[in-house]
Amino acid sequence: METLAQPLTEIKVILFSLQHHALQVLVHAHDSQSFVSFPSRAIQSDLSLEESAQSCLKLFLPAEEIYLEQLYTYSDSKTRQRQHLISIVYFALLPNNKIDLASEQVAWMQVHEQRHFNDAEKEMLEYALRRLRYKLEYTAVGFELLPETFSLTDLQRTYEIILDEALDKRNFRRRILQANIIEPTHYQKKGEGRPATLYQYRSDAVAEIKTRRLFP
Amino acid sequence: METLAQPLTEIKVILFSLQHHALQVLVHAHDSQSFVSFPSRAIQSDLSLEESAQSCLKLFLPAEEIYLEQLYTYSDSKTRQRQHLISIVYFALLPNNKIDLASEQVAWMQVHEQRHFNDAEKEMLEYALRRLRYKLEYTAVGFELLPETFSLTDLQRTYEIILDEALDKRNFRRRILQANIIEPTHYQKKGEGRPATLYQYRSDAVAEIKTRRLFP
DNA sequence: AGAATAGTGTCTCTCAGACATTATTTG
DNA sequence: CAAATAATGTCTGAGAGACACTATTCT
Repeated sequence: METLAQPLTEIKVILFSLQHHALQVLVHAHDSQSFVSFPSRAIQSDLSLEESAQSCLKLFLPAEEIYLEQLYTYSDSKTRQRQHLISIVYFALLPNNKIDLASEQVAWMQVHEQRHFNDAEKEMLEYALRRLRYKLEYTAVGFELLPETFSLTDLQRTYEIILDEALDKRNFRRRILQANIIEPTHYQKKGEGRPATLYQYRSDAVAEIKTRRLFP
Repeated sequence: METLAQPLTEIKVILFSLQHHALQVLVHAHDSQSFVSFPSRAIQSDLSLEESAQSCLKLFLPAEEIYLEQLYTYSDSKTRQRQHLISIVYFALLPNNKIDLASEQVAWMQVHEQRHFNDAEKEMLEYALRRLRYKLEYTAVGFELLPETFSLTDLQRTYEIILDEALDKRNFRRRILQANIIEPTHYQKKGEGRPATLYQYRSDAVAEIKTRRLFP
């Protein structure tokens, strides 16, 4: 392949979901190869970057609109062997109840199974995880991994899985309710034990949490 | 101009400095045109993105190594008239004492004078300013705008200019010293009034500040 | 001596974090 | 009624934020 003056530019998406009490990531399997990668697609000139990222996922998922956020732009400049490749990477979250896949080319994989990624993708995944944890701690992004209504216990489990630590039930509830970002619905989740009130994200909520600044 | 399949990809740098008690940004003046833009440069395949950004600044500044951080990647896809352009934007900070320019093509401009930018660049600048304020509040990035040694008053002025609010002297000092990111030197700043102890950034400092998490 | 700037300590009030019991439902 | 899960309140300690005076140097 000839080296062109301009680099090749692709969009890549790292899509997370929660399943089986673990954080999962969507991977693209390559025929007859042992490694996997994140879904990616050449840039489309008639779409915005975010639209390109959405369309990249639509190839594999029935879901309509997916929560997306630009993560970082990587370049593989140093590898002189190949065409210079620039990857604009997005980070995405999929609700629990929309995890069915529309293609055999992709699959869910636990984030801890990193052996199948190459080093560049491992780095991207690490960074995406850091961003996810960070966003989760300081904003209300956790809802994006749950269905429209959810119990406070569901929400707490989500945070516990991603942050990988146990949280105190009373403190968790106090703070998430004080933050005023969710509101109770009139629905209840039934099952074993006492039914739980289902909550929903307040559409008018200001999701950013006031944190402690270094300077007043 | 023909529309190519692949977009054109450039690096753009928004460089800030402090001068005359105001935040300044480096702009590139275009001959016989009334608008200005941020320095930019086509991607170089043999350099990493950050190296490209550094080289983009070296055209105009004698300074060696400049503090840089990737800001965001923008695309102008919707404008069908022109070649599709992708801009990988970096955000940079220059110490006070290195603001001399090596080229007539560029100049410092107060960040509030936004009338000379086009809408896309205005948006980038807004975002860069938000990032700068954010970083300043939660990390120790403020030092990057000052010489290697500085007085606590210098530092406080820096924060006040960028955050655009007055800070309490005692609280500021207490917290910056507790954060353990700077240390006193044996030098003093002389001038009118009592001489000030000069401080320097601790090279081994962990610059990230522990903030108040939404969840424990 | 006066002008200019550097440097310092305390109190209050809010909120993070630790912690155990009662309430409601199902089988 | 036993098992399962939901829901709830209090106390303590740390730190944010408000606030005013003394110290050192220069002219």
